[in-house]
Amino acid sequence: MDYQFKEIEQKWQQYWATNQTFKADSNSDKPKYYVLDMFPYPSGAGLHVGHPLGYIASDIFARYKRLKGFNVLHPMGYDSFGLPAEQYAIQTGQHPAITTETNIATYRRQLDQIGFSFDWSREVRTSDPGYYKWTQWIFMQLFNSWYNLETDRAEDITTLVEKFNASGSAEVKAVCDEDTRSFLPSDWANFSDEEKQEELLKYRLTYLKESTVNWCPALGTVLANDEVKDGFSERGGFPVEQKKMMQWSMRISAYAERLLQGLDTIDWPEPVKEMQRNWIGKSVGASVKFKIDTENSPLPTENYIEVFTTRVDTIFGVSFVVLAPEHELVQQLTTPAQQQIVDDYIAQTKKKSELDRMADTKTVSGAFTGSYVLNPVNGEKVQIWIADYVLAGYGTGAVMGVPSGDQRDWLFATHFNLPIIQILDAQQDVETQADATKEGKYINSGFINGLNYAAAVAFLNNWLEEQGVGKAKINYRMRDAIFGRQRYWGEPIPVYFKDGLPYLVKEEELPVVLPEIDKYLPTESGEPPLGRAADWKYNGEYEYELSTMPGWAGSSWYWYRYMDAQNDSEFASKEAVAYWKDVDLYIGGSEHATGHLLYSRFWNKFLKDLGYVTEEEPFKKLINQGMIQGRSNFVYRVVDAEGRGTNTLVSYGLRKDYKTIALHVDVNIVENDILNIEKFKAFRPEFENAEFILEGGKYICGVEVEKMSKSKFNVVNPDVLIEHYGADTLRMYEMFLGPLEQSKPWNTNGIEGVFKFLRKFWRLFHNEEWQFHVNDSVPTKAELKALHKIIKKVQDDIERFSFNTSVSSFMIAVNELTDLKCKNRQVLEDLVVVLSPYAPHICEELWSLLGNEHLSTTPYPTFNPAYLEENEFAYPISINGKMKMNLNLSLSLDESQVHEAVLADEQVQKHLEGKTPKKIIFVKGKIVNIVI
RNA sequence: GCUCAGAUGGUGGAACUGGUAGACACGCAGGACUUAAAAUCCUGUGCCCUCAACAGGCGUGCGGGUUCGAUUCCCGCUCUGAGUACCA
Repeated sequence: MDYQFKEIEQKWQQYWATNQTFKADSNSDKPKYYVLDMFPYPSGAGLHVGHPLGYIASDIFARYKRLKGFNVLHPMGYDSFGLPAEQYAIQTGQHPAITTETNIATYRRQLDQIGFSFDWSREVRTSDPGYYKWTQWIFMQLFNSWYNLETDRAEDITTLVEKFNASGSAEVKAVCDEDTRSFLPSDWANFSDEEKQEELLKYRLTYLKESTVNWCPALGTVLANDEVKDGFSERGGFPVEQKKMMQWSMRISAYAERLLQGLDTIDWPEPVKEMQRNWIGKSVGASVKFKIDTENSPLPTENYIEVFTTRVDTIFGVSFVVLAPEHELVQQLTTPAQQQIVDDYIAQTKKKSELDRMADTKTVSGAFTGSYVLNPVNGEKVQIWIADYVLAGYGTGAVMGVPSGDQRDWLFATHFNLPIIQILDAQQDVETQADATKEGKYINSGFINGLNYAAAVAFLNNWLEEQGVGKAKINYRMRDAIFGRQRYWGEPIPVYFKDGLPYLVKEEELPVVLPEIDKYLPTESGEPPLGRAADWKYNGEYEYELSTMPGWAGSSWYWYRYMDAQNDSEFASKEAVAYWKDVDLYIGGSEHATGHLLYSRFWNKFLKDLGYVTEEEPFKKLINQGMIQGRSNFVYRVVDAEGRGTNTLVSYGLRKDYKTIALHVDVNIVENDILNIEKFKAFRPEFENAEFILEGGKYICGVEVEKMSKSKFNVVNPDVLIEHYGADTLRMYEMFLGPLEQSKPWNTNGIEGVFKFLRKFWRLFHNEEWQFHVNDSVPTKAELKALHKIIKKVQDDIERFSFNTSVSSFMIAVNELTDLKCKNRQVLEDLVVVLSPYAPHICEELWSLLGNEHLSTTPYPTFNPAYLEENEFAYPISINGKMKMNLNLSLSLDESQVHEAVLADEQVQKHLEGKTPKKIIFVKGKIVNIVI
């Protein structure tokens, strides 16, 4: 029988499902291997051909690892809380749970027909109460923890209370809010319960605090920094503004250094690591206190402005100090004479949106407050300004201005006519631009004159600390992550409020199940949707928290749930976690570099600190599959003199002769850029009677690479391709398209080649009459060579994630064996095993025709290099790297024999013209070049 | 601006540690089979000169360098893509 992919694929998919072939056992003598895909958000549009790319790669790897004798965990699930289902609910009133359920069914059907080897018994859904119970549980652990800098790990909050009891706040070194109180043990004992809770909240790893947040009015919610791109929301693209709000936050900043250090221990793509490093944004410097000059200041008492600088060595070059317009001391510092100017400036900056402010980095602006500070190193009196180039959110919201060493300070100084002081002898032309060099010796710099950079920094840090006016400091750009969302379709935060303070519900009361509401919109008083829920009170008495968790909550620990997905009493059993440990291979898109992948590392480190998991890093190796872009096709409609579209369409090559407009045409009715005119008429009935100007009898369409989207008619659905060619062809073709990590446009044009290959492969096992036919002869040398070449090649390719090259190698191998008329059972059996990770259905079928059980744990054939030994005699060499010729030599000769034989060779002698070679270059035992 | 990645035929791409550049596939051209088409199979296909073959010249974004030998290593530049952006 000819290759009947439909029957074969159906048969084996059913077989795998009924026999639970890919169910992973958490108890095995085999070494474990955990292959994970980033689980999808089940959107209404279903899968397009770009989505399965990474899943196919990971499936090939998982199947390969099984053949190699590993106990493989390869699960799949859904990140099923999220905005689109909620937006849909707002429009239609359909409960997001129903939308989600429907979408998941579509996803599952589409995934199943591609033939993945997922262990579906471990499926997770983040919106399932049985799952988010544990997301809430982790939230509770975070609430009950603080970060102890002495032990450099998170600890239970009770150890903090012990410290407060024993020695008050003085001995505590923690990552906490800035406004913590100083108190003695006796004070602590006298605090009321409310006061204690209020104080502890400043230390907890998840905390409630008034902070400036990214507020998106259109979505009616706050967003985390990584959910905002260029001043617009990542989802939906709505404008985002800054707003002060009481918000839940996660103290990820406590882990900044560990998140940074950990990057060196994991095998991730360098760009992702680099993005995380930038996001964490470590800068080493010093914080310095500048005393405010009380002589002229409206401030009555002694006060300081604290600045952060990475160039403390330039402190003698300070000629002004700048505060962010939002800085808390601005109003108090402003003298009556400057009040108007300062108010105007603040009003002006407030008007500027975040976007304007980012775009407009050229214009220098600012206002003098009228007050002065004294430079701690030399007592110099310098002006205090405000300017919007200083950001309230970074460092202390204040900087020292050193025009000779910093270009922004230089521009500011020049614009406002402030002094420029050269501080290093190596600085050039500081009157025309700043010179940020660290070379040379200090001048005009008081007690550091004559020192070099390193010495000056060390000396100053020490001096500042002794004087109590500063110290060395490390700053991180990464802010704590905002955790609350004013949305419905997310995990409820397991917290209620008593006397305005948050308390956790009891652990045994989890999950706090999302309540039903009548509409998925904020309440009339502007509260989040949960405010609509009837009796949404803890014990019918205390108000529950109304915001829900962000999208990244459920995805920050899901790989652990797969280890023990059905467990009701723990997020995963200790044994399961101890066995599976971490993810060995994680495949997904790079768009999660600063979101999911950072938050996951944070939660993982936290769970490790508490002893719930064993590894410091969750994902040992990460691969980013490239994005598949759309490849749009166009037809060209001729327009008349008035610019109106006519009823004539002109082929791509001839469109220059006319005035035309390009129209998107559904890529599914175009083959190799040739338009199917009949289908086109059905697609666009208004062109039913159109005239087509053809070239070479065909209508050729134009091409452009764009994002894959419905509106551009360039979405290619895997269902259609599977219907046409089968899943095995789709799987191999997606791999064949190019390197996994590279982004590329989808192009169905080449798929025929892969389909032809699978038919050829099928034919290898059949005779002319399409009857299954193999024999038990002894394999020939040539057959074994072809086989072992592919065994080695595929093994090497998979290990270095070069799946596209193995597809080519399969084609070569099958062509070779076809030419050799190979029907040998041993050879063909091994070939089936080698191909099976790529094309599992056809391989299972042939495997069973060969009389075997089933494939998944068959050992991968052992490569024997003996079969690859070269036996050709002629191979090319060059003389002086230039002229090339073929040399007839036996490769079994050793080097010295080859040497002689070469010189004796007639052709070589002709080229040597009597000269003796200076050098003969050998590569892998072969001569490649003779240098005369 | 900064950081990172990349540039190879008509197209997607291969060449793994410097060793016959263009594997494999698509497309195209020609041929076989067929009444015909589809399917299938065979042949050719980097560019230039040449009727063609032999032979030759040029070729991995551009300009240099190292080397017997460079798509691969080094220096400088151009372009493309991604990320990031007043971070003190």
